[in-house]
Amino acid sequence: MNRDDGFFFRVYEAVKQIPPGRVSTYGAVAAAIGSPGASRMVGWAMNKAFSYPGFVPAHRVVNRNGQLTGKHAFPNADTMQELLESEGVQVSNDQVVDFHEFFWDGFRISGIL
DNA sequence: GCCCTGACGGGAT
DNA sequence: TATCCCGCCAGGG
Repeated sequence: MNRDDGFFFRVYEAVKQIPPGRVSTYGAVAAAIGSPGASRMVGWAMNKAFSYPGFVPAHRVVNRNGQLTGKHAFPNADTMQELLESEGVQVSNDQVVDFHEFFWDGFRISGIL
């Protein structure tokens, strides 16, 4: 697992560090893996995350406004919201309630870069 | 091999 | 404060 294992792999490793009940953003993940600004790619990686072996909590990644912009990539349009609520994150109108309080940015670059 | 697009974000206007 | 614009990197036509 080094910087040559692929951009996607690094994204998954970072996302898997997000603890249950907390959420992060595409930009934060991108910055965590050493590619600030590549937030778009992070989203693309999440879309492909379901075909990746292992569990990747893609539902814990939302955009900077706390909106569930990637809900359409899930089995059902409400799956993402239900997963978040089941972890204690309140969602209203496709948006995380009190996003700034649930936001998590404690990525450990250790083992990724 | 070129062009377009995509779960975004930040700086400029 | 609200919009617009451009860069980020990979994949598909």
